[in-house]
Amino acid sequence: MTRVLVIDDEPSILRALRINLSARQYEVSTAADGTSGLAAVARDRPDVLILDLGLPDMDGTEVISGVRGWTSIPIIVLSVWGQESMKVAALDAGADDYVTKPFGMDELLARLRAAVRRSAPAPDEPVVTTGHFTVDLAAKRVTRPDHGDVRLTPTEWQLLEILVRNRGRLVTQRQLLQEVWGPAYETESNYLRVYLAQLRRKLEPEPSQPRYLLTEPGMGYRFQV
Amino acid sequence: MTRVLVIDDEPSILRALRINLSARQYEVSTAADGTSGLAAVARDRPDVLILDLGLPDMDGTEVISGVRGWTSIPIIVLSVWGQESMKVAALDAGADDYVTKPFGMDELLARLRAAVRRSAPAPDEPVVTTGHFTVDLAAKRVTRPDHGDVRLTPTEWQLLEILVRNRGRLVTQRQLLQEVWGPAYETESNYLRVYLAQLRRKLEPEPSQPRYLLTEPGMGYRFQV
DNA sequence: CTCAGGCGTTAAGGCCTCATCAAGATCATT
DNA sequence: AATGATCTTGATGAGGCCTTAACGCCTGAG
Repeated sequence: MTRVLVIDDEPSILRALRINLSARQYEVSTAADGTSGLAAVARDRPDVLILDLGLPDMDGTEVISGVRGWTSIPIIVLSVWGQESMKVAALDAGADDYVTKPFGMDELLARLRAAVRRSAPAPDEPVVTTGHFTVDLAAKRVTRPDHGDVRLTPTEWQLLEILVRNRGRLVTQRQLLQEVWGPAYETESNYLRVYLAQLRRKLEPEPSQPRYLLTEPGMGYRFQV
Repeated sequence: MTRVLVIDDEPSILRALRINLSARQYEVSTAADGTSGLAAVARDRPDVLILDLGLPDMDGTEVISGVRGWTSIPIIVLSVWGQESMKVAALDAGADDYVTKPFGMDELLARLRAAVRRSAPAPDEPVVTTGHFTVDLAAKRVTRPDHGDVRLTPTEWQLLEILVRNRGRLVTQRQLLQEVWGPAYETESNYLRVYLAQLRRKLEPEPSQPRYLLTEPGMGYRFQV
């Protein structure tokens, strides 16, 4: 769940944002001035910061600088219309985006999504390790401690990748055939047998008694961790 | 120098942006419709894209999708005031920022700076050394202890740079072709073979048995450290 | 006990991809 | 306009991958 910290001194805005963001599955925390806001950033480590420039105790750019000193989380700035120079100063201080009050909730939400999307390109766990080999999905590489790198053909790799991405889960033959060979090969379960045998020969300590690439008779295959 | 591509059909805006951006040391190129705009992105490889949503030939979100299909350069969108829904659609299609016309040049410049700053990747280790040569990414320079500096052509360097930045990881043929030659050359794997052979001849101790620039048949290439 | 169906294993042939070379086309520089 | 470097394109041979088929094993049903 994405965590959002809102720093604003107007209770009505805090309330509106809390309601709207919570309804969209964001986890919302709030602060009413710059000092407690900076403390909240350090304490809660939110994923996004929404910051009103018109705070009672500090200048908005100071807050931005304070945050930018040690983290690069996205900052979306709010301010009243017409303060062109503040807007520029905020962006140059390190803010990521800017919304003018009064603002439409749709626009704020869209900018929020864009900010989160930009900041979080980190996908899921790209390295899976078993007792006998390691699969690095990002590097497309399989390593065996005893034999060094393992060379896989494209088809072998595609198959392994699907199984590893669904590790622990059963993957049906249909799904494997469709994703590797295409929808026209749904019934060619022969291919699976051939390639699973090859993968086991390259990866399993005892290919005839697989510990990781398991067959679920009549159903499909499962990568066991 | 930062290269900016402006896609807009209003000559007055093109002119204003060209003057203002050039004065700030940006390198400006322009296009007047979506079709030539997409072509210009592929050809010129700008660092930032400024896109007007009201183009004569295509919907703005189509242009964004076309660009986002193969690169993640920052996109700043321009549109007239009040089109809340288009604004949201553009951001969701993958735009990075949004400016409402008429806009102040200071604001646009600030957003431009913010976009460029965000997109600049972490300047990590710019020098990579292997047992037989050294690649200095910042200085764009390759040195061989036995032969001194190695002269690389621009294309050779681009290719090597991508592989070195992804050292250890497999880079697919598609990605290499897209990033060096553009999205229209996705299938010209011939180019890769020719240029990889040239790089090996210049860098590898035994070009016929590469130790660093490895081929992963059917998948792509890998720079091994 | 027999049989059928699913699975594992192996091997051989066709086809695709890769490496290499070379020549034509294009670009940059003078 | 000329020259040299660079990029593009095509051809060729070699090697590896994909496909396909055959056979034996196992399990469960009749």
